[in-house]
Amino acid sequence: MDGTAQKIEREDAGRAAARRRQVLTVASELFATKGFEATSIRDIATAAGMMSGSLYYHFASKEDLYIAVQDASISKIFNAVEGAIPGIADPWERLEAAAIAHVEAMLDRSGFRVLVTPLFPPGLDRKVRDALVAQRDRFERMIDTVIAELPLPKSLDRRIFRQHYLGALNWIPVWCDPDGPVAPADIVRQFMATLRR
Amino acid sequence: MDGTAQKIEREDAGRAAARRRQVLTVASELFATKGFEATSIRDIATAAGMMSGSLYYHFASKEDLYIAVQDASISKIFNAVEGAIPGIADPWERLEAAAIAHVEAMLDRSGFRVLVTPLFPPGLDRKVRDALVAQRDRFERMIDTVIAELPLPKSLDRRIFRQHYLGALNWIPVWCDPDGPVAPADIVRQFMATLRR
DNA sequence: TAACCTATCTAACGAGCGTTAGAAAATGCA
DNA sequence: TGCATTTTCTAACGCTCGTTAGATAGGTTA
Repeated sequence: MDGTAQKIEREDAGRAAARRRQVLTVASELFATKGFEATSIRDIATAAGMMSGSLYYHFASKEDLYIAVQDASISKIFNAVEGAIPGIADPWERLEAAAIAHVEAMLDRSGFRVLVTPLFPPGLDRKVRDALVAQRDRFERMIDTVIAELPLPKSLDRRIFRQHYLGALNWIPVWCDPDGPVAPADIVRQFMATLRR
Repeated sequence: MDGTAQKIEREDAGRAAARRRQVLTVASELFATKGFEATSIRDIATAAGMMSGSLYYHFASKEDLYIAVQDASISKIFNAVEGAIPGIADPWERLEAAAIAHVEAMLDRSGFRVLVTPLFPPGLDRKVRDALVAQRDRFERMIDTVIAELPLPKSLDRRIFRQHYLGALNWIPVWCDPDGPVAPADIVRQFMATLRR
């Protein structure tokens, strides 16, 4: 039994792992559009083509599933941004590349959908909540290393600048139709032009 | 009966009206911290010091109550901003005054608490949803009149600039502790300094 | 084929939800 | 005081929720 379990975990390509990813994906879509509480286990199971009881073979609880989605969301953005900045020398262009990757990851509707929800469900286990916060902090620290290189006025608080930057970006999914006339990347470029001068 | 009803409606100071405002206030607090679905009618009633059934004397349904809170939220911000800009000539200073009023209204925790939630519950009645959207549009049009006066580069799309501005502001309640060391007004002033040059 | 693990389904549980009808209490007016 | 109106409470309704135990089908290995 050990051999099989380890094999599946290592390759992450077993039937169970694929099903788990599928559930994660449809759950991300539902959580993103309807919110955590308004999405029922039965909703998710139906969208995944199974009965609600079967979900519990893959996830221990609804909260467990939500945490996995939240975790994957931050990871998706983190990886997109991390992959976008190497090889770029100019600090402002580094930040612009990071911002475009960030926004495109948020608006990407093929496959797993990122949860932007800033409000964690208010009954989350302390330890789990701390883990999510730590993951988000890790992302913000990466952004900070990019912002640190920017030639900004001394009087400007870079923590506030980071929140300004993140606020403008994270608000985009609220108003921007990813299939609309203006490409998300162009929106980001105007943001950067405004922040830059 | 007509006389009494009209009187109450006109003065808006009857016992019923006061109770209605009280329910609205505690509901705004709960909706803001826990979200719509996670807040039960019994939660709200308990916080208002009554039984859950009594709530239905003042509001026809939970959705009805939510709409009233959402409506009052936009009104509170609208009135705060509307009251902050007259008498200021310089366009940038007008926008800064609007932004400070906007943020202070969002962070104000005495009495009614503003709902910033961008996501309307996804089963809202069409007509009601349209009414809320229209009210929000009215606010955005007011902001647009201020933004229109700004001496911005021709290449800059003012609709995108408005969303940049609103995104940065609306994100503040996510990360800013209103009782923290940095005054919200100072945060806004740095935002404006960044947007300005 | 037989035994075993994997994955899913069935069917129900207790709890909490929004909501309601009608009784009861508080209030204002004659 | 007595009456009518306004406001609140009581007690339940039907429904959906997250979750679980046990039966069942499919796949793999011996």
